[in-house]
Amino acid sequence: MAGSVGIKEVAQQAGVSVGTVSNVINRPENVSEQTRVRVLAVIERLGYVRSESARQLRAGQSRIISLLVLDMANPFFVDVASGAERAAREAGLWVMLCNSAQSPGEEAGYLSLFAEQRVRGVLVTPVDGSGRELADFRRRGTPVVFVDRAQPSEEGCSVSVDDVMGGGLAVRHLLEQGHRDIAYISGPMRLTQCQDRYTGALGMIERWGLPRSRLRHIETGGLEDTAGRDAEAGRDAAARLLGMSPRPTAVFCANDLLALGVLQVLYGAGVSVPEEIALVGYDDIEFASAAAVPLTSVRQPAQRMGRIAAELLMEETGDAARHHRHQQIVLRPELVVRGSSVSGGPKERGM
Amino acid sequence: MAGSVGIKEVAQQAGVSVGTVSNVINRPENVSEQTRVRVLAVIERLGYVRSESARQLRAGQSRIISLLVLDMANPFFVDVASGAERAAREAGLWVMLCNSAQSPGEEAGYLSLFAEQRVRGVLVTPVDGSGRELADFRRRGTPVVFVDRAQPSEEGCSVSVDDVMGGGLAVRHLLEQGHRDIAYISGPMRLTQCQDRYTGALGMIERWGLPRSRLRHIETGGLEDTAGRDAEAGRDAAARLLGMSPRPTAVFCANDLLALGVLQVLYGAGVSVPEEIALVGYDDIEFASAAAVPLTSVRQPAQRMGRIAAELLMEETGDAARHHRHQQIVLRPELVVRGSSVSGGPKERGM
DNA sequence: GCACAGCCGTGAAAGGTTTCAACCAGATTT
DNA sequence: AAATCTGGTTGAAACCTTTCACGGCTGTGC
Repeated sequence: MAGSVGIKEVAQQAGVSVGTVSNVINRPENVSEQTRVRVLAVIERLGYVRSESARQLRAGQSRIISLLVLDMANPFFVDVASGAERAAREAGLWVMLCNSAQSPGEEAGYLSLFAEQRVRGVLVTPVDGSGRELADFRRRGTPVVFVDRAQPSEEGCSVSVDDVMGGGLAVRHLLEQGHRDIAYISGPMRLTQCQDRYTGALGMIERWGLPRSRLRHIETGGLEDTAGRDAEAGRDAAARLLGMSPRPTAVFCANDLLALGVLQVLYGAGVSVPEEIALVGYDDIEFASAAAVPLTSVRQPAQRMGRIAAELLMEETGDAARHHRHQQIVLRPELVVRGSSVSGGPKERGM
Repeated sequence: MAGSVGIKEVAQQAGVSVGTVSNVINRPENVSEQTRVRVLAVIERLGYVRSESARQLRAGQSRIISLLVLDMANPFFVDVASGAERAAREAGLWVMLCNSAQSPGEEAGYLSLFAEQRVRGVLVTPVDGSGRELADFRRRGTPVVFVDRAQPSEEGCSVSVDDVMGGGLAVRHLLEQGHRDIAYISGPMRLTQCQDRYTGALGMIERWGLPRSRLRHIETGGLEDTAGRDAEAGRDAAARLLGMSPRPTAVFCANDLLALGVLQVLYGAGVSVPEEIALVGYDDIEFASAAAVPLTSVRQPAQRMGRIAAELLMEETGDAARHHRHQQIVLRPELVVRGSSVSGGPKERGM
């Protein structure tokens, strides 16, 4: 293709063998100064760039780890990605970032791309089961680490944040503020995150000796293209919320994007927050604190999660892989209280 | 590595030649039903996955196009990416998304990774000159399309939004509201975007017959790690803004993240927006309309830009490449007026 | 003067896929 | 009966790099 120059041509022009050129590139210390300089000059002159595919073919694996997230439009995942990327770069690996947009189809497509690429390892926030493909990776010896999702023991590593606890934190806070009629707004319940946060919320309701009916659930459109449009889904949900009677006095959203959407609609409808409706989000993305009413939110250590995930993955691929033991790391979320849930609440700014 | 099965083993087990297996995969219509079924069964049983690297080595180029953006933490670029990705996927190509984080070093690193990968083409929002590496790509026959950055004619395609016009729109609006002392807050001026928006802003000031001094410039930290922390940079800038005397009555920010940061500080300091200070942002990211005071912003057609860029790139690589003519497409930005710049302003909600 | 070590460099093999000319058997045409 | 065609399959070449056992040479120690 387009007269691309290979190692062979470099060797020829420099008057050495291909092996030597390879040594110049990969083990310069094994080549005499003189030869090295000459070869490097030819490389420069010809604009030679080594072919990663040939290299990889020989090596059997690539220097890329892939990261497949649920929703790139959500700053939370961007943070996760940046954490993972930093860790990978420190180890000389590259990160290929992809977005499944919560679609099992996209997810499957990307996973098979990764398989064909023979990536070094896979970091993934699985959409749902998708166990099939992932098991195939493991069978082939490619480690898979779950991010933001606990992994059933034995199978592999995972880093997640305790979503049940997070749901509990949010609802406990609302209960403490005196609310007894709470709505939970989330994406589709097939997502473990949505499920677990609900479980935690419900658990807290029961711990307070209240009937389950005190927590009402609004699930946003089950459509495939929900992802990335979370704020819009939040607006829809808010419309449904306003139509409820009696109207809940507090809302807990499964992520900040939803919460911001809700906030927008409430703001537009003249419903005051937190006086008439208190609002709690999840993720504590940077925008949460800049919202119309600064948003109370459950903070997740996103970057840290990404970093740890990458580190676990690299540990599993590295030389020390032999005595690697799978770990399921569960981090603790933290409630950040702001104005959206407490009247005249703290002016505290996040971050 | 890990006993990975190749086409050879499949061929052997199915009792056919490797050529036939390849045909089963790539030209199934040329293989008899019977053979095909048998081969597919073996593939399934062995868990064979074809090696992209070997494939690519043979083909000379990959099925991946790369997209290198300035700042993944900015939703604007996430939109650009999603537009590009959609277009690429429709054409059967994959997008490798990377983040230069406005660092020339990172940019160079990624570009050489792309070169080694022999990507099909490069979409890039260049940090600064970086002409060297990009010229090398072209020399090797790999098309390079600039995104969100006009390209000097002849060299290649580009899609951008008229930043000079955008800067003008923002400032004209503020002038029309009666403001005569405006601050422009931006990232480092080596970024063309920041530069051009400033030019447009200044041009408008002059068109109104006002002295240039009516536009004061605050440039945020020249530090390398500015990227991704734009909202924070906005907070810093706002602090400096509050220290100015006389204090400007209006602020135009080079992106919404900066504007949101500014807004946060103003809000915290009890400065009312837009009464005491009017605020205009740039990009019209989704969060702009959900801010404490809905943000007036210059909207850029981000997704469309991404899509067009990918389409231009594919046109340049495709079969029709022979009669391809480089194009510099310049889209028009659009001002979206919200409450942050007009007292009792429109309640309009974005999107 | 010989044995040996160390340094540089070589040449060939291996890695998995795609492509393409050639081939084969059987069917159809002349 | 010979020639032509056709659908199906084959075998080998080419893609580019890395690795590794080995060879030639120089210098050192005995």
